[in-house]
Amino acid sequence: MGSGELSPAALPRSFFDRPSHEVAPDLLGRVLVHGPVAVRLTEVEAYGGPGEDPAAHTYRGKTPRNAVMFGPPGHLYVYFTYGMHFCANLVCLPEDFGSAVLLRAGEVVAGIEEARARRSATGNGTGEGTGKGTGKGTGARGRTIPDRDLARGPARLAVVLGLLREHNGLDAIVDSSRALPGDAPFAVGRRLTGVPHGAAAVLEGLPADPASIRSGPRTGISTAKETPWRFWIDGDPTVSPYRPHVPRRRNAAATSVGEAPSS
DNA sequence: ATGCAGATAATCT
DNA sequence: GATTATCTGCATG
Repeated sequence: MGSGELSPAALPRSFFDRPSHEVAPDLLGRVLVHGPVAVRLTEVEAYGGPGEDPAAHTYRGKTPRNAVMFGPPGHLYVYFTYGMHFCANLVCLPEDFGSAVLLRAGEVVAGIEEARARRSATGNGTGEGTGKGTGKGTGARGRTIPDRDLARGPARLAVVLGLLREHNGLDAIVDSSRALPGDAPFAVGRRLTGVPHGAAAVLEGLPADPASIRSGPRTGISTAKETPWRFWIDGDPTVSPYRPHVPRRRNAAATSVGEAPSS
């Protein structure tokens, strides 16, 4: 479709040295490259700093897990959650202020075969939910994953880009002029962009038309539900479906304090 | 199309 | 011990 050309220029660190809720909408349409796969961001969520955003991992201060968010801007904050998923963020504001933008969904614009292979593979990150009636773990799932679903959701996006625990803290700011001839170039749109092997970079891409940007409450959180810091490109098929947070009690009888049996 | 339940482990109380 | 910035398959309309 879009035969338009994606700009291969890398975004400077200063782009991220702003409040996350300002960076977030500007990130729509940009392209995150890591290895052979590139994703054009279509949905993101901003998370604020200590004391100001109850839904943020940094709300209660610095811990080993969220330490990267207190580092310099432009780095990846990758965390593990629900015992099986990784989610990726881009750190905002200067050192010592913990905030970031969660990358919720995007369109795979390069390395689609590798992306599909990663999503189809079992045994890593996102695979089979309930091992119930699913076929053997031989790898392929029954049906082919539609293109638009490859990176539709934060955990899926992380799988597609190959972002794991070891990439937490990886600098996503790359000096394009530094790319060496030996560094594998990536085809993004119709142009080539050099990103050193093993590095990640955020490219200019085609910034979303401001008129097409929508915003609303963030997904899957139990606090600060009103803060409209989820941003997406209206009408884009790769935007994930909104899912409100649902508290789950593992066992009604297990809690020490019994719930009132009212309806 | 929408909704529910289960999976699974790091992190924090 | 509870919660979690989620995803998937199966059930139902």
